[in-house]
Amino acid sequence: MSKSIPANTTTKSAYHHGDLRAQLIREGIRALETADAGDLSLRQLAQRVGVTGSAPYRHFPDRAALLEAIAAEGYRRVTATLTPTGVRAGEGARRIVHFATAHPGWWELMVVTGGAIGPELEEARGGFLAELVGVIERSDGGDSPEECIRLAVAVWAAVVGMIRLNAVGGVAVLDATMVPDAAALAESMVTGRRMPPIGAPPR
Amino acid sequence: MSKSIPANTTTKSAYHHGDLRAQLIREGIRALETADAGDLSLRQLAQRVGVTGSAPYRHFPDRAALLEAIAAEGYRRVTATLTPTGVRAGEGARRIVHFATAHPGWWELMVVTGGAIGPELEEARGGFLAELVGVIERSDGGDSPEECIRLAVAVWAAVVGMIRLNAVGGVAVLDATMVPDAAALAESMVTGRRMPPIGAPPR
DNA sequence: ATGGGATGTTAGTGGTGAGTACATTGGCGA
DNA sequence: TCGCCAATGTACTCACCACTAACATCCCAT
Repeated sequence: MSKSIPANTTTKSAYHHGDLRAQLIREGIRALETADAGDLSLRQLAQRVGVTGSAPYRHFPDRAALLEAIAAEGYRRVTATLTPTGVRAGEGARRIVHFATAHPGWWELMVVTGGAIGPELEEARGGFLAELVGVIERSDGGDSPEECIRLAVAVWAAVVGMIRLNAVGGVAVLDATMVPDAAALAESMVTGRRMPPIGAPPR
Repeated sequence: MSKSIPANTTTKSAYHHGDLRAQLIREGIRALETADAGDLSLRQLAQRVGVTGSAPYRHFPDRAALLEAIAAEGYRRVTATLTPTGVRAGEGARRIVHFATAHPGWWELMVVTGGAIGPELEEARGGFLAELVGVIERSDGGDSPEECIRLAVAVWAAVVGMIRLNAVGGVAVLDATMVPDAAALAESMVTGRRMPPIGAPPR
């Protein structure tokens, strides 16, 4: 919702004077379900949407801009899952993990090392971190603001790492139970308790 | 040193009947200092080494194989930094972080999501994890073997995430002091204490 | 010394993609 | 109704790159 994607996604008139921009983003997200961000090309997406390879340049200065828009949209969506006030550290981490595992390619794109980033992505990312800080603050009253920020970044990092390791093939030890553990890890970081043993509390 | 790279790196006779394979790996590592793994091409590397673009195929079946070899070498090197018996959790994490920040591209390549991986990389990666588990075991006697493995993976993940977030641009909060914190975080995970406050113990 | 296998080179194929200049279309305001 | 202008299409240009095939060279073992 909000204004992230200009509403008319599927229906609407058509392509000629339509919402190519939004369509491209949508198609990009879809492509990321099966492909890797590095393999995404404007031409391909354009073709998938039913448009020639040069059309996207009316909406994005270059390939990087499209990728940024997609990443920003991702941050907005994850952030939205954190806004309910009942969400605290463990649950927050769980939701992020859920998003990341549901959309691996998309998530990867969001945390890819990139040099300079545009204002849209910067804002979306900042909003995400801010929301996460809020979650931490709600979780444990006794922390100073700086401490909360620090914890938020640590939780974020832990999630990023878990997801990443899980995606990396060949780590036999890292089975399906490891990823939910990210939530437990996050919780323990905030509450100061040690990571709970393997048969972690169901929720 | 070990036998990871066959010794004769720079000196030795020359290229014709030399150690092209090792040279390519070395040059690849060097290229990763400034470039991204995705941008690495066999042609480029070959040219840098002073050889035509088709020569590498005598040593690597394809591009992926070269990347794997480079990644494996990376794991061997990091592993080597963990072997001294005095190294415990905090220091171990610190050394990994040190390697990762000193060679960002290389490190990225090592933790890139890749489908099937070859035996060399699998072994190197396995060796790394095993060594890390050893470090954990040395750090806190009271843990069961499974618990140690779990902790090792968690530490590994935390480091991966910290490095990654640090590399991602635009996270204003994440300044230089954040990365060393990975070590503190690792330590706290193992010892069960909470992350130390911001002005962390210098070392 | 010599023949063969490993190592490199020359040439070439086929494919992909980013980005651009210019023509074209069609909706919408005057 | 007409003409403007934004949104697409057409048609290129350039630059890369992975990989292959066939030929050349060098070194080592017999």
